[in-house]
Amino acid sequence: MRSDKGDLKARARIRNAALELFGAEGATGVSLRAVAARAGVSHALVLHHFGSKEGLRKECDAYVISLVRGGPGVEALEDTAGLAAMLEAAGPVRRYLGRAFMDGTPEAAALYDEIVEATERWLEQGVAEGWARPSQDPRARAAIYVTWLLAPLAFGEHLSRVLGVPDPHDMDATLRHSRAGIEIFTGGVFADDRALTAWEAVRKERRAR
Amino acid sequence: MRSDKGDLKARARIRNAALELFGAEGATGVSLRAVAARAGVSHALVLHHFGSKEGLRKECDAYVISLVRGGPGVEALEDTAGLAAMLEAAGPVRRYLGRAFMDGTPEAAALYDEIVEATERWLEQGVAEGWARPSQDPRARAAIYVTWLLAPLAFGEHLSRVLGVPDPHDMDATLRHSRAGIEIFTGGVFADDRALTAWEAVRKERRAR
DNA sequence: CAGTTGGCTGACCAATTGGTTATCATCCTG
DNA sequence: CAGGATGATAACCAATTGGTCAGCCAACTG
Repeated sequence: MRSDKGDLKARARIRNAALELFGAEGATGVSLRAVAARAGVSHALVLHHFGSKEGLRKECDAYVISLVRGGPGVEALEDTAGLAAMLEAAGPVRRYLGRAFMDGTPEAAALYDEIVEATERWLEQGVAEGWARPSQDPRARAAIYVTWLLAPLAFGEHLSRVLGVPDPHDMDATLRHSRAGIEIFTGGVFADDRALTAWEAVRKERRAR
Repeated sequence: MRSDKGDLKARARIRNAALELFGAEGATGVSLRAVAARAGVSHALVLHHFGSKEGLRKECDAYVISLVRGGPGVEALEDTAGLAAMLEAAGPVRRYLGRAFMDGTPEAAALYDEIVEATERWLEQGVAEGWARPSQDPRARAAIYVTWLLAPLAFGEHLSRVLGVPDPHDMDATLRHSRAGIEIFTGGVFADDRALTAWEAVRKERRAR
């Protein structure tokens, strides 16, 4: 019933409009009428196609997630290639993905878990092969690693402003803060163990209670 | 007797309720009536005190920011509960702060800039004193550092879920991922320069175009 | 050609929203 | 006790929201 190209056009237009608006303002802050207006259709048509606002949101989720998961002929997430591709993908999609993670939809949560899982295996392999350092808590490290890669999605606006780049999703800004991130991932920030020992002290004091 | 917060002035009760709800769902997704209900007052009183929803939001911003800046908050002194109230408020305040950064209010932006600025100077000093590694792009590094520290505010829900801790703002979860973060900040993740050289390759290829 | 189907719409609906106003209940203070 | 301030509310309002419905219209299909 929906394999026709004729209806896919309208559906796609609405979905793209929703993607942009939801990503920019958050789903709760955008009315169906706003989406419809941007897609150049009546708001009733949005309901006609997606049943409800929630239905539209889910379809956006599914679409974006499929983009992240499925590159051209790529199998499931074996490494962070999908994520890396995602970070280079189009602005609206990125923005939407960031929102989805922040708003904590079940689908986004599942994707997050998947990415962390893959990253943990990837880093484990790296440790075995010698190009990654061992960790005292590999799972937590993988989780933090992923979270940090995602961070610019949430705070990209501030990041670009601080770096003096007008567009939060400008490629040059992305490249620049990527470099800084990789620098930290490669050599760290601190030259000694003072932060680590400070953490130990906090934990010890907390345990004492 | 009415409730545990019965002693607090209505104004503070409303502000605290708004803090919790706005932080949890985002300001646009929470109605004034919901705030009023949580504070145990009529929704008209919210308007009476704060003029408008935007006024309430700004007051929340100002309050949270004053807490972050560490200065003696005006209302903080009125809350006789002292430290206990402070710790209890810590969770909601953190959540709210994360939302404020994500939603990009002007006040939050200014605070962000301030923090990055201070961090950059701090790291610069660290480099001079030898406990921080030099960076090729100190400003970008400071921005990324701050952004990464803030990341758990945005993705704390996923982080705690992946670590198997029920409450996203549980102290133990915070402690655990903090440790992983400090580990990275201290020693990095990668044992060689392959990520760095890969980045260089990407930049070069991009420049060629 | 008649008829069915499905994309598409305007008009409508009940519920909810942020905001206003008139009013009431205190509580000081003169 | 009079009489403002101040705190708080119920009733109301216009606008907007997500969702429904009957029906238009173009394209297939018999």
